[in-house]
Amino acid sequence: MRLTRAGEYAVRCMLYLSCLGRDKVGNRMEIAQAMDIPAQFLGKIAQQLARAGYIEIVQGPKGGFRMVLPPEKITLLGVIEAVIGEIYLNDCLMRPESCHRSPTCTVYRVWEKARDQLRQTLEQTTFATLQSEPSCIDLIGENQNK
Amino acid sequence: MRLTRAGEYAVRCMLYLSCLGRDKVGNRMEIAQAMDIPAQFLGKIAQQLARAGYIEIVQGPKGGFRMVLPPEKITLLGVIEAVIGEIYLNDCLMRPESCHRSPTCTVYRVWEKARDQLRQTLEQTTFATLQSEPSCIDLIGENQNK
DNA sequence: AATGAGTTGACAGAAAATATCGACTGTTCT
DNA sequence: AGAACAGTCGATATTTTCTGTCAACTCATT
Repeated sequence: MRLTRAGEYAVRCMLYLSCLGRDKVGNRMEIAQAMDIPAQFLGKIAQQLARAGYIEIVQGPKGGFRMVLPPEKITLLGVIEAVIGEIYLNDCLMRPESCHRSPTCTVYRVWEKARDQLRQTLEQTTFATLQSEPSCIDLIGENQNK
Repeated sequence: MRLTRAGEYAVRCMLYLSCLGRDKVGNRMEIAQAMDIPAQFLGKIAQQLARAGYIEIVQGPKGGFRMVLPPEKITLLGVIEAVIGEIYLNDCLMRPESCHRSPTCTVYRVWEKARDQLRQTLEQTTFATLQSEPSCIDLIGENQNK
């Protein structure tokens, strides 16, 4: 079971922008290189992040992506779900009507709990927290020296 | 993101056996029907459960599957991981060496926490708990009347 | 030894995820 | 104004993973 790679890329991209600072524009190639994301694919992911209101896309020369919200308002959950859709753990939860048993089913409630907890954990982490850690600074530092 | 259907089937199968009682043998077709699992596929899943030591497979006439452990020793996590492999949330955690950043990476630690919590939730639930609920009894009851 | 019930490895089909392409749009600079 | 840059968007190709089935085989019972 995996949160897809796209979700991971989205988080990396946001982390990059977050470390870069709110009003700066990071261009696509630069981000792709620094964060190990296929450049074209990053474009797709950015679209979704933009639609969800997390970033703004700047076209033209000096174009790229810019974070529009303060990092403390952006949660890991939000970013991930913007890209891979709402997290369900299984079909039971995704389409309760598909199983004639739920919601009376015992297992159903456990799935539900597991799912809620997972989402909560991801929701509690904001990019303000992530960004404040030293490794984040390193990240940008390394890249600027190039 | 989903725990595969196979994982869900495995849980349903164990739930059935658990409700049936420890020493009784449930045959494959009967379980498949009652729990909405493709019969052949159930065979595959049973293999994995057997290898992991959760059930015993009885061949020959009156064959089928039997639970070998007391339900309070069987966790949801164990059953699921027996079938779909250890739960990782992403490549980061599955192969730390694939990312040159981890384990200094901030995000890495969040993934780790999310993963641990999810696994913990699933680990805390045993089949003794699941089985004790009324819906479980109903399940078998319904089927016996047929 | 015939029959019932399940196993096993191989494989087919379906679905999802990953990634790329090309034509298009919007900015900036000269 | 128009050339060049940077990104979009829809379509589509590729890969991977999951789901499910088949046929030949094994094992226990009668």
